[in-house]
Amino acid sequence: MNKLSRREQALFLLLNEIGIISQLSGARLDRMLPHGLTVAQFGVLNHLVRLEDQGDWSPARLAAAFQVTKGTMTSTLQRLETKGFIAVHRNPSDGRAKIVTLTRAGREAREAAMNAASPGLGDLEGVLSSEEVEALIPALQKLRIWLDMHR
Amino acid sequence: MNKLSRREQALFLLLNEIGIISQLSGARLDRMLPHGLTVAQFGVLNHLVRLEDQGDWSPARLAAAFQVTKGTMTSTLQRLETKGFIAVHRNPSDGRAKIVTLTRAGREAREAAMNAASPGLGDLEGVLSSEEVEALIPALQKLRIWLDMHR
DNA sequence: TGACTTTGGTTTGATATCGAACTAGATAGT
DNA sequence: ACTATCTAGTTCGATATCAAACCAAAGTCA
Repeated sequence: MNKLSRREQALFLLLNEIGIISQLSGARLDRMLPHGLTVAQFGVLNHLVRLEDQGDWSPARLAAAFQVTKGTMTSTLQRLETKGFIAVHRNPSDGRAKIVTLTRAGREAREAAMNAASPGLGDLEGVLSSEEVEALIPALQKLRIWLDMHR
Repeated sequence: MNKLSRREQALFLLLNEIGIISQLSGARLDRMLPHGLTVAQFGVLNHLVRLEDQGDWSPARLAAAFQVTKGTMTSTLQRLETKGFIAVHRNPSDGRAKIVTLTRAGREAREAAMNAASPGLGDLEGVLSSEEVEALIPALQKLRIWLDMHR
């Protein structure tokens, strides 16, 4: 019993490694980030800076981009708003929706966070070559997209 | 400003994909597992079944194996004990330590969970070949081991 | 033997996350 | 125009997770 095929075993192992890496790298980043920012909060700040010009960002659109539930995004946005890093306004053309914008303090916090986070993975060099890193990405993207579509 | 090297960008992207995959696959598995088991709880049950013969498993040893803090493992073990899936005894030869063992119900729950979880990734076939899956693992292991050693 | 350090475990407070239930505004179909 | 459905957002209860503070037992060393 428990006859897992070789493929299933490999898949389990893969997801297990991924889970541990996610956990370790998240905790690591959390420790490095300033202003008590968490990975989730930093992610949103960073996203807004990079994709500001791609139209309005509503909580729902952000939730879809990060692939978390709306409830999770509500919580993260509330914390960012409390910290003064984002502002949330009503959308005049849709009574249900809101629009999330960065504040000046939010931009500065993101900037500081980038600088704090960058050195963290520096000496990974020698363990994992840039080629290896880039080779991993396409397959993981396929996996991520599949998981996203089948949920 | 924010001059991230190509390598750093790739690393960020990689960890981002990994985070999302971990989240999606965890939520997916949570939904499939019986007895209200979570991924963390199932992981412990599964670990104990597979590695029962590798000596006694204490909370601390389990925490190290899963690379979570002792506090996290305390919490997971308490939930498993409440469900009657494990038993926790004192270690007669070390007054600080405890010994975790599976109960009959725990074995059965793990068995049921394996059966419930197996079909979940079936139709991923065609998107990600077995070769691709196996090719990913060594690099991720290197990354995981590095993260583990540098925390 | 006695003091210091290490190790095993628990507790606490904060955050993230999920799914489910809920409200309110927008759309579609008849 | 009306109803049914869909979408945006919030709230709730549960779990996982971390770091930090803490206690107790074991080990070290002088």
